[in-house]
Amino acid sequence: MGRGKIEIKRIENSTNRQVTYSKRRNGILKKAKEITVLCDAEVSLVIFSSTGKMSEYCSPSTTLIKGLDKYQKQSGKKLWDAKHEHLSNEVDRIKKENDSMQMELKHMKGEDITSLQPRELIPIEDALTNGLEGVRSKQASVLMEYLKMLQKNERLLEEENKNLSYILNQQVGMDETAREMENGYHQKERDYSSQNPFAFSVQGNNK
Amino acid sequence: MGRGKIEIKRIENSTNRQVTYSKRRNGILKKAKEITVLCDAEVSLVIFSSTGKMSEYCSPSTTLIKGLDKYQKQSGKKLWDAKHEHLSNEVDRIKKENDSMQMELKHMKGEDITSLQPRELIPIEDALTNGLEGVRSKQASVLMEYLKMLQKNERLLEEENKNLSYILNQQVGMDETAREMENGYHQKERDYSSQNPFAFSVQGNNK
DNA sequence: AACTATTTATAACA
DNA sequence: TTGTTATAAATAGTT
Repeated sequence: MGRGKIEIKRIENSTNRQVTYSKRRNGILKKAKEITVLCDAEVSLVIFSSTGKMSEYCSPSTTLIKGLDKYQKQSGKKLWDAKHEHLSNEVDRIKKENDSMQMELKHMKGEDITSLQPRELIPIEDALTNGLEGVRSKQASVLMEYLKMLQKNERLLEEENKNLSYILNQQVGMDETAREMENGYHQKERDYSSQNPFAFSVQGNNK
Repeated sequence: MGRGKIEIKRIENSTNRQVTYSKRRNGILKKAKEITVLCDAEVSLVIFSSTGKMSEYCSPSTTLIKGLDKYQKQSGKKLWDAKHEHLSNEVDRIKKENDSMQMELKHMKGEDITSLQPRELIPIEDALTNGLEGVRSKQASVLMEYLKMLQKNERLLEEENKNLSYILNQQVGMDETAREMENGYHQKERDYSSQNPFAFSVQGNNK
């Protein structure tokens, strides 16, 4: 394509070769970009001129690294050394672990169980029963603590009440006593609701 | 270059895109080979189609590895290190995901819940209840199927029984009949236990 | 997979 | 280099 047809063989004239290189390199880079956009392709391209100058192109959707990684997997050729292979294996291993845990979680939540055999349901049911028992016993113990706190609070209140009564008895008229009741006592009133560990239940169980 | 000019943007028609990809890929590969020969250049090229099919070209004087090594030196971008870092990050990311799932699983199994706040127990309890319900409804449906099978089996047995009785009645003596009962009938006996989907329960629930 | 009418790329030239 | 132009190549739409 040009003023004349050329044979595809090394251009001996150095200047000419350099010019042709420059033009054709631009052409290839342009084509690479075009196929990327037109056809949704991924391209990783590195070109070196005979003088050692480098040009590169990599489709925006990916990186040279990802592209080469993919290349590696498909071609089976190893681009990276043992160290990377180790890491790569690690990633694969953990990913598998991840998948199986995800599956287990799904099963625990009752998802994807249609494909399971009856015998596979038993351990899941056991685990769920155990889990539920654990959670409920924890909730029970929280409840117990709350009850103890209430009882303790009650004892403290009774004692304070007694003290107050004693003080009041040492005061003079009944008018004074009444006023004291309306002010001082209320200041020391305990706020049960702020310490109630089951406050959430109002909003938590409404499904 | 064709019957009509096209805009450089994604070709929406899938067939068309595939055809264009194929043509242009060949074009680029050809150009890559040409610049290699004409200009003494080195080219490393990897292309992936949108369907994931890979094509590659690498100038004969070198290998992809050597080319990339050279690229690494010239660009200053560290491919190996970058790759290493990339993988390392991947490992970290997945490990985190793993840990959180592990924790969720533990909580579902009633482990490590002492540190949880009461309000955090609620969604876990809900999930467990849901899961249990799902598993048990699945088990119930398996049971129903088993019952149906038993009933069907029963009907078949009754029918066969009837047929056998009929045949026996056409035979001569009672001695013959008795012998027939001992042999022929037993051969056709159904094996319930082998089809029992709850056979596992003998070993499954023994904790 | 072929076939062309066109568009593109580019070899030679300036 | 960069630009121009005549021509070779590539390829979009079609069969």
